[in-house]
Amino acid sequence: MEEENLLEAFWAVTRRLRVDIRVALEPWHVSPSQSRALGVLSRHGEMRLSALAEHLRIVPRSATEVIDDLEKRGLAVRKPDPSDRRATLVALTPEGVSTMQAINEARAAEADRLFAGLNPADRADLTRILRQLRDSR
Amino acid sequence: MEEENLLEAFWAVTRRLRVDIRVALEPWHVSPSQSRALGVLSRHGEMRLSALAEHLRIVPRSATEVIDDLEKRGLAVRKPDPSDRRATLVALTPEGVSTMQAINEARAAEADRLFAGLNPADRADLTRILRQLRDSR
DNA sequence: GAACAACGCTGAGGTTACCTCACCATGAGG
DNA sequence: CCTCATGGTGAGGTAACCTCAGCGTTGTTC
Repeated sequence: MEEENLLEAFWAVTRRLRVDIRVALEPWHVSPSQSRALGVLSRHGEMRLSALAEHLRIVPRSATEVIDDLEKRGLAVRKPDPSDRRATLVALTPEGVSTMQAINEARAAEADRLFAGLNPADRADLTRILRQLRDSR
Repeated sequence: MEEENLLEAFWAVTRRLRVDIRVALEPWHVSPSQSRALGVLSRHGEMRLSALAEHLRIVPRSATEVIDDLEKRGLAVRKPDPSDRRATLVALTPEGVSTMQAINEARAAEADRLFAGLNPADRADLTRILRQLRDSR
C-alpha cells in the first residue's frame, strides 16, 4: 500500500528533475540523446561506434544518426580505426569536451538546487538508500 | 560534489524502475502514453478531450490520437457533451476500468519488488524525503 | 590461398509519440 | 445577426528510436 505513494513520489521527483534539467540545457541546443552520447564519450574516451551504441543501449544504426548530428555540430569526429578498416572510432572535439563540461555543470547545479532543500543527514540517507536500490538483486 | 552521485544514483534507480514496469506491463499491450491516459481517466472520471490533454500535458490534437487508440482497444469511449455540442467527453469502459486495475496492481507489485529490499525505517525515510523534494519550492 | 561466414557500418524505410497549422462546427457577446 | 472564440480533428512534420538489406573488411577453415 505504502509503495503506491513511494512510487508516486518517485515519479513526481523524477519528472521534476527531468524537466528542470531539460530547461537548464536548452542554451546548448543539445538534444537529450546527444547529451547522453557526449556523456559516454567524455567518461570513457574515444571508442568504436558499435561500443558507443552498446553504452547507450541503442542499435548501431541509431548511433550512426546520433554521431551524424554531433559531427554536424562539431562536437565529435569520426576517424578510421587503425586496427580494423571496417570500424570507425568516435572522439570528442575540444568543443565537444568543453560543451560536455558546461552541460555537466548545469546538470549538477540543477540537482544542487533541488537537493539543497534537504538537510545533510537526509541527503546522506537518500544517497545511501538509492545506491542500495540501484545495486540490489 | 556529492550531488553528482546523488543524481547518478537517482537516474539509475529511475531507469531500472521504468524498465521493470514496462516489462511488467507488456501482457496488456498498452503503450506508456495509453496507460497514462487510462490513469488520468480512472483517477478523475470522465472528462473532455481537452481536459484530458491538459492533464497529460500534451496538445489536444495528440490526445485525439491517444483516445483513438484506446477506443479501438475498447478501453474508452467518446460521447457527446450534453452541455456543449462542440465538445466530446471521454470515459473508461468497464474493460478500461478493469485493465487499469490490473495495470496498477502490476505496477505496485514491481515497486514492491524493488522497495522490498529496504528495511522499514529506510523505506519510511525514503518516502518522507521524496515527498519533501516533490513539494519543495 | 580461396571460399565463406561473421562483423562494422549505413541506406532505406517503418513506428511511436509527440508537434503545428488550417479547418469546421458550435457557442457567446455586442 | 455577425463576429469572434472555442473544441475537436485532418494533414503533414519531427525526434529518436527500430528492422532489414547491402557493402566492404576480416577471420576461419579446409
